[in-house]
Amino acid sequence: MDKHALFYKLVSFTASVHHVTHELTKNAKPDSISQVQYSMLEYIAVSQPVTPSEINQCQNMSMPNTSRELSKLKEKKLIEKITDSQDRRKQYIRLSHEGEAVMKEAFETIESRFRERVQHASKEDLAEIERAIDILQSKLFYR
Amino acid sequence: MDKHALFYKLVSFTASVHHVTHELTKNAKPDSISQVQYSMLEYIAVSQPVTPSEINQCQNMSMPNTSRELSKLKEKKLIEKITDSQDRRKQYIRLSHEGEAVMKEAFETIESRFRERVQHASKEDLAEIERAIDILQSKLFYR
DNA sequence: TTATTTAGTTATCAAATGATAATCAAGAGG
DNA sequence: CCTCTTGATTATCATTTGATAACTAAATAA
Repeated sequence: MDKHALFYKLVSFTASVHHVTHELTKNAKPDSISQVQYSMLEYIAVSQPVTPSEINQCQNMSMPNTSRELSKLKEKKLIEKITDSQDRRKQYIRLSHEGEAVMKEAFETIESRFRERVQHASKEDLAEIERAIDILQSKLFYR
Repeated sequence: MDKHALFYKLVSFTASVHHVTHELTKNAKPDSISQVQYSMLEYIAVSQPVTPSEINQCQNMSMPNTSRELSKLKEKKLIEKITDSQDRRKQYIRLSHEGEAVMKEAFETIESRFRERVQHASKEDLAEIERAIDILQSKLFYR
């Protein structure tokens, strides 16, 4: 298979990933937060503490919009901002207890749907899946 | 690795896929069409002819919004609507010549970025990537 | 023929998102 | 001290997106 054919396979694959991600995550977040806010929370959850700059880099959004959405998340008491004691321009963002709870619940919903999806997979299948993810993550979807 | 750990690996993986997809596709579409419109065009491009119902199923959008965005795409002369001769409620959507040209250019941009991304991959790496995609598509990201 | 269902449209609305300019405050370098 | 840069905020705006209700037209079932 040449690179051109592989590229088309990739296009179809990424469409599937997006589609299935949507299936797994739909309605997993509380209605009170928007999609973008949820993505930010997910990023914060796995990378905390993070700075607003890191969030806008990683989530491809502008600083003003990042700042606005973080304010909303803070109003909803889902995150906390801590000013860096060394460089007081910097802020560290963490989930609040409530934020942790919200994300825990969301992840549990998503995980249970994931388990349904792989319920018929054998131990060997799972090992293969894991290996495949490692390969793609390191050789194609590296950041 | 148990399913729980695999799930966390999946979360990180899908985030990478989204991120890299964004890298590959950013600015590939003309400014004159929105993100949603581009997604529709991409789906139409690979699946044509499609009906509006199929689009809204696949793209997770409502019929009214699908209809509205299709109208805009038609105004921009990127698609054509053909009424089914059997069942005149049905419409078949295809790319126009201009639509084909737009998508060809977009795909070329994206493909060239893809090639940059895998430029250091050996023949064996590429074969591994292909195999990994097949595994994930069939065992995890099936629709 | 008369419902009923299906496929799609139109109109309208609120909310989310993205972009820009102007601003502030803290650090860094001269 | 003064300037420049960095990290973040505020304000404002246009556009996109998502949701809903009301509707048309064609097919199907009763």
